Amino acid sequence: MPDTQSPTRKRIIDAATRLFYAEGIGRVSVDAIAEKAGLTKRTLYYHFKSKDDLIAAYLDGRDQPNLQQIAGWFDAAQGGADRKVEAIFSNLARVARHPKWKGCGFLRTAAELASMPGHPAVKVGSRHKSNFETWLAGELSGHDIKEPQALAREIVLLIDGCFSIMLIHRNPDYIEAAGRAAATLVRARSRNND
Amino acid sequence: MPDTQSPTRKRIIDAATRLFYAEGIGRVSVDAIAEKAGLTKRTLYYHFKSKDDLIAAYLDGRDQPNLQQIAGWFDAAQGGADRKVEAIFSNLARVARHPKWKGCGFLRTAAELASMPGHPAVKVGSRHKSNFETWLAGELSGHDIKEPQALAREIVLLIDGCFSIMLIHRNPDYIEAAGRAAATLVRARSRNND
DNA sequence: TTATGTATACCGACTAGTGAATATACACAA
DNA sequence: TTGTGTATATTCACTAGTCGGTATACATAA
Repeated sequence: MPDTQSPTRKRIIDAATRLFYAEGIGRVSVDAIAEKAGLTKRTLYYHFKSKDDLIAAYLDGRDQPNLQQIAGWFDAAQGGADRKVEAIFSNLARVARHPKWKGCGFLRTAAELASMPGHPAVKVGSRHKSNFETWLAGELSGHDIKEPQALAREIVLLIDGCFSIMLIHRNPDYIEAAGRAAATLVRARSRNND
Repeated sequence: MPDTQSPTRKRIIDAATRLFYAEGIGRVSVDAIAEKAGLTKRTLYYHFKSKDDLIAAYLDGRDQPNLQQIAGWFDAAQGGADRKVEAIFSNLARVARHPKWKGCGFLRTAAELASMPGHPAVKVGSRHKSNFETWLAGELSGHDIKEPQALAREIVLLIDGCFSIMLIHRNPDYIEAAGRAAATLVRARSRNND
């Protein structure tokens, strides 16, 4: 049984992460990942039992980094909950301008695997999105919001709407619009707005 | 030059539509489409110069049907703008329960083609989404809304957020939540709510 | 000896796209 | 009416390459 902490395994996931995110899981071959990682395909298959497993490992490795990036933006923003939520969107608009930005890897993978709803990678994505929603609800509950869980879900919908529509229009104006909508929803549920 | 109105061409697009939507563009081979259409691959390549062209034709054929389905839901709903908008979401939740439902073909195609932003199919998708946003803004402007275009964009973001997140969680509750959020945004911009 | 890790070489199935031939239909001239 | 030319539409057989995955062998270390 291969060592799940091995540096070789990590090298493979790093290579897979860069290629899968840049090109999409269907357009990247196992050969290409092995070459990028500087080893042979047979070695890759020693550490992962299938490409599907590797896809799930790729997303699993993005769970915490992605979550903590957004948490960092939220924490750093000044002001009330509406301003902190809006900061998520303005930072998103900033990074989305980078030419290498290709949307949300979790959503893109789920879109590619739409015909395989039980795929392990989709489950990893589902867990990640739930983690994020739960984290956001927790943050909002400290800001005098009436129904923090319902609000968190609405904001998540706007964030994922941004990710998707940006891949079609490539126009960051949509992210700004989503940020304003999110702020409106926050204020609609703020206690001091009664 | 092939006839762009030919019934054979239509048969090919019909077959492509069913397969591409069910499996995703990357998982469907040109051979499979030809077989489904009941002709040979060489004939398919007489009518379309490449698979990429066929993908664009598939989405182009979905523009009006998709738009008119949602317009039908909107028109049939009773009540003010908030109720009509909410009707879009409740109908969406209904059809999303069907086992063959696989999200929005435009968004899924854009996700698969994220590494090729100038792909003709992405342009067709962009035009479709703009058409929808424009139609919705027009409808809203007849309902005493302050900034119908800005509101239409916010609702579009919620709709596309539903499409995406549904592929991850497969839980229609998210669509209901989006509907309530949309209704909140509508009321926030209604003149009679000042 | 046994477990872990890596390499070369290969498999059968599938991929998008093409070359060459042919079937069909209609126009026009003898 | 018959023969010929031409554009459209279709088929069979094929190319050159890629796909995920594996059989076999070898090295190193406990």
